[in-house]
Amino acid sequence: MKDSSEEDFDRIDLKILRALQSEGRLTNADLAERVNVSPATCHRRTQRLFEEGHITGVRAEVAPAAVGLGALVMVGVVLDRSTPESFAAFEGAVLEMKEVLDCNLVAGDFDYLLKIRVRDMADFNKLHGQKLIALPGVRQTRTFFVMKEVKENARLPF
Amino acid sequence: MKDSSEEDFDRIDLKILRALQSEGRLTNADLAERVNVSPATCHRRTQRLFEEGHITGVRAEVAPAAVGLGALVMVGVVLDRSTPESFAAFEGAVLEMKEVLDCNLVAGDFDYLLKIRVRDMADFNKLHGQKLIALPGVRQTRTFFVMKEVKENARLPF
DNA sequence: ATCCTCCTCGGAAGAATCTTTCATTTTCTA
DNA sequence: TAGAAAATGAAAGATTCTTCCGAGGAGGAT
Repeated sequence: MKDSSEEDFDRIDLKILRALQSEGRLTNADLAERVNVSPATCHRRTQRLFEEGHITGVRAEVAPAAVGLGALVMVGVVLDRSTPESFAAFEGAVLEMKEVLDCNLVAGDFDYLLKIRVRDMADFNKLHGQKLIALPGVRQTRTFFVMKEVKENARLPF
Repeated sequence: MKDSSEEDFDRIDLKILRALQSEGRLTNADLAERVNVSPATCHRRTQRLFEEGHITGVRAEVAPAAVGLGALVMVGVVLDRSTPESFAAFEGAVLEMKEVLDCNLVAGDFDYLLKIRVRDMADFNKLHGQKLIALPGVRQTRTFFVMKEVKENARLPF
């Protein structure tokens, strides 16, 4: 099996991953010092983690309220039919909706669970009436307004 | 009102926010070029966005499967009582659970919606039996295994 | 054990970038 | 409109990036 990444990470790789997960803008020099390795080695290791896809990207987290996206809403969706075509059509349409931050196909009372960010409740109401229930194959939706964000996008526990 | 940030962003700030949201490790020089501004100005603007809390952090996204966290599960939680003390106790305990990536207090059929990452179903089963239902005040949980991650942590639409 | 190959390491150094200073220009206020 | 406050770009020393190189070490075959 030459999956190119069937191997595990050693202690150095793990330290780099953990450090960059917390502080993605760390300088290579600082990172090297933290990981106790020369800057050259650190640079090579980090570059490889990116190239092999173990780090899929580095992103700045923008305060939602600062850009007029203060409202968070979770929505459960049930589709009309459970055919592959139906799922594909829904997923394709959801991918185009920039307000939808997460979309997961789940097992349980819903087919999909969505995480949506909008300006406020009025904005969500408009989105719901004009776009959500108009998505392909949607039979029913269940809305959960978020009243308090206790924990948001925590770091991966490894 | 001296909220220190009651003002909106101008076009330059927005460009910086958008660029860093997509590529958090952009060099200041590259960022400046993209935003059509001198490196000095770009540096100052970016620094200010961090200092004023509009960028809350920069984080590398680690592929979950690469670190043994291939399973994603959403869990709805209903508490025994709806008292402030009950909520506080639950939230405090959830904050200590590193497997819980998201935790939101919601309006609807549940009190809380959790997003949890573990190695596999067996791992989740153990977590559920040993820790989830043992959290303070939990009356009932409803589990949604994620079968397909259609969209995960998309960028904020602004 | 010995040799050989492959891989990873750290030092070094030119190129690139960061970060601050300063004079100038622009914006805002009275 | 005049003056104050804030933001801008050029410049430059300090820092960092990124690559090249030879040295060390693990593992395999003889």
